Order: sequence, then C-alpha cells, then structure tokens
Amino acid sequence: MPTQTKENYLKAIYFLSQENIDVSITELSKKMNVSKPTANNMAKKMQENGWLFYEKYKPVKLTIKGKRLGALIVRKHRLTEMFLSQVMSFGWEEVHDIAEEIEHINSNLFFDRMDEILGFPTLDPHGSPIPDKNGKVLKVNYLNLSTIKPGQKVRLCGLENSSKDLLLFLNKKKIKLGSVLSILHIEKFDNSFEILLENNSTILLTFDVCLSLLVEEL
Amino acid sequence: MPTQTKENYLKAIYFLSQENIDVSITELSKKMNVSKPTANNMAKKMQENGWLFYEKYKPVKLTIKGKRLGALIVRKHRLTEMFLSQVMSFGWEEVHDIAEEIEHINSNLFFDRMDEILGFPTLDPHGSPIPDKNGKVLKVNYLNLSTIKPGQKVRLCGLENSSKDLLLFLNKKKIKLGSVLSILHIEKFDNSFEILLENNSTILLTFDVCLSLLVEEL
DNA sequence: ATAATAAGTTAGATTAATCTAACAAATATA
DNA sequence: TATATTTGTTAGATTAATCTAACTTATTAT
Repeated sequence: MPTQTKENYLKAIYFLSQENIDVSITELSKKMNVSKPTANNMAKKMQENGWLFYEKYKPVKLTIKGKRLGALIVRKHRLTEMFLSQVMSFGWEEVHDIAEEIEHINSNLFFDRMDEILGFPTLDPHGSPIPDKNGKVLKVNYLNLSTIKPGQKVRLCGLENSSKDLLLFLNKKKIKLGSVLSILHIEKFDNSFEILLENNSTILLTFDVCLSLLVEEL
Repeated sequence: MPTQTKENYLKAIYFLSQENIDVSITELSKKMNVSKPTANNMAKKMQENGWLFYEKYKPVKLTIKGKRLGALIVRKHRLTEMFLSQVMSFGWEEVHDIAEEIEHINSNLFFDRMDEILGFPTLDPHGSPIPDKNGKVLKVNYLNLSTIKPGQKVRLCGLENSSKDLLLFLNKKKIKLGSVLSILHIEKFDNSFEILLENNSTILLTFDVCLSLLVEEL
C-alpha cells in the first residue's frame, strides 16, 4: 500500500508519462513542487517498491505495477468527481479539489458503491475517461477545437486541461459538455474563433481556449 | 490545522474525557495504540499547539480550542456516517471504518453539502449526537436498558458502544434504532432480559448487551 | 570541441511520528 | 512506613518526507 505522498507521485508520473514517454527528475520535481533531490530520493524509494524503473541520470518510467496503481488512483479521483457532481450537485469547477483528497481513501467498498450508484460511468464531469477496476483506460479520440475548420459544427466532449479558470470561463459563456458549437469564422490576425452557440448567441474564443476544448465533428 | 495524526489524538482525548474528566498519559497511549513516550511527546506538542493542558506527571485536559477541534472532527465523522447510511445505503455496521478516514478530509464545502443533503441531522446512524458547527453537542438523556424494570416498554434510541459485533448481533435479532422492546422478565440468576419485540417474537438479551442499549420509556 | 548551462546526485540537516531502554516519580500494598 | 508496582519521563534511534549547499554528469551553443 503506497503512502498518500507516494500515491501523489505515482499519479504525477502517470500523468506526465501519458502514453509511455519517460519522465525526467526535474519534470517530476516541478510537478510535485519539491526540490530535485527530493524527487530523486523518492524515485529511488519507489523503485525499491517496484513501482518504477530508475537508473542514475536517466528518466524514470512506471513499471506495469506502478502504472496500474497510478490508474487506480485516477479511477478513484474521477469516480469521486462524478459522485460529487451527480449525487452531491457540485459544479464541475468545484470537484477537483475535494476529489484530490478523497482519492486517497482506502476502501474498495466505498468506491464500488459510488460506482454502482452512478451506474458505472466511463467519463468524469470533464469528459476524461475513468479507468476500470484493472486500471485499463478507454481510449477516447477527440479532436482539438483549434484544428477544426470554419463552417464545421462540433460537440464539446472533453477538456485538454480542467483548470478552474477555464471551467469558470466556460460556465460564464454557458458552455458545457455536450454543447454544440458552430464555427462561423476564424480570425486570421489572432486565430480567434467566432462561434455560434445553440442559443443563437455568437461568442469569441481565443486560440488558447480552443486548444483546451476537445470536440467531435457533427 | 492539525495533522491527521493529531486529529486522531484530539478525538481520542475528546472521547476519553467525555465530560470534563482528565486523561492519563497511559490511557491515551492505550487508546492510540502507541507507546507511553509517544503519547507523552505528543501531549507536549499538542500543548504547544494550544490544544491541551499538560504538566509533568499530571493528566492532560483539552483546552477550549482543543475541545472544539475534537468536537468538529466528531461532527465530520458522524455526518459522514449518516451520509454513508442514508445516501449510500451502507449498513450501520459498515459506516464507522469508512468515516474514520473521511473525517480527515479538509473541505467545509464537502461536509456542509452532506449536511444539507441530509437535512441537517442531529443524530448519527447509531443514535449518537452530531456536534453542531461550533462544536456544541446536544445532550441526550437516554436510559440504560439494564436499569429498566420488567413490564416496561421502551424504544431503542442509542448505543453505549457501536462495536461491529454488537451491530451485527442486533441486525441478526432484527433490532434497530426505534425498535420497541417490552421487558417481559429479568432472570435472577444471570440478569438476562427476556424481551418481546414488535413482531411478537421473544428473545433473550444478556446483561452485557443490555448495558450497551440506550432507550427511552414509553 | 570546449565552455556554459541544465539536469541529476550526494551529503547532511530538519520535522513529525514512532520505537526501546533506562530511569524517576507517584501510588498502592504488605 | 517501606517496598513493590504502576505511571510518566528522558535519551537516543528510526523512518518518511522534506530542505539547502555543493558537486558531478549531460546537454547545448557558440
């Protein structure tokens, strides 16, 4: 059983190595907000635990066991977010911080019951996939809004990053998962997108925002 | 903000000093399953935190601040038990262990929402009072079943101890909070109680079990 | 290719929470 | 009351997680 701290390192490495890319000690230390020696020591310890491969001066990499553990923590996190959102009526911008704590609760009973109450969901409130009980993750194949051509209609299916600022911005614009967006025009000068919403209002999204929105074409 | 460990010490002292009695270091070390030096050190640290009074060779005692903190942890624990029971359909024998972990979650939002969803309950699934947001506890004035005379009808309102074994025993006998019990007879020899239940079945409760049941007379 | 910069490591210290061994104080008992 | 027992304390060590300072190895850029 990993300590809470090590669970957070596992999760960090899991995200940083999103699909098999190795992770440098510096990257890890930045992600965890610790000094490089701390990240280094921890990497050695986690190797002893059998959760990652570590060699001096080389990037680290999760073992199968480590990857599975990481995925199971993400599972608990996202199930919790879903529960907070669906059962406890929290907004999608509120769920992350609370889930960040609850993900460390050690009770299969508890998370299994959540899962059951939610009807075994596969996506969290931000459209990210919930790993299954074995740590397997459904591959979702969304497009980045920034790559879509004018004239195209799309549905918002996920977010590239779920920062609170982005979520609050989307709330303000009344955009949520499932919203249909029609691209009217892309401004040459700054790459901003002019978008028609379902309520027939027109809004402007900066390229940066578009980079954060994952969609499917309609 | 107390660490999780210190929260557990606060809770332990809070329970041990149930209504103003001082607590010895030995008692504390036993309750916390730690050595006496550990309990001793911790007591000193907690004094520095302003949570308890500590003097060499004297029993310890919670300060106002410490008592309030302890009560607020109990509040989170019991709210959680109620939520697990009412919203997540856990049995009263399952809720304690999970609540023991969730009580350390640091989010007023989370517990306030629980409270709201539950309709601001004042009792937990075992009939114990839930301290309010200021740490004030409703005094409940139940009688111990062991003190009730034959011929009396009573309603089960609380438990003196909520051990899993007791709760499972009561489940088996189909006794729950609110159950009406009629005392038919008390056996002189072993002080066991012959009890008539609402479903007209008659059961025998040992004196030990009766000591654990809190009732009101009807 | 060498110097400058970045990345990674070692060494040594700190804090929180724990332990055991040894000793001191308080309490109980003969 | 004197002694035995229990209770509490000190001292010193350990483990996990962190730090800074100093150093080494790798990488990048001129």
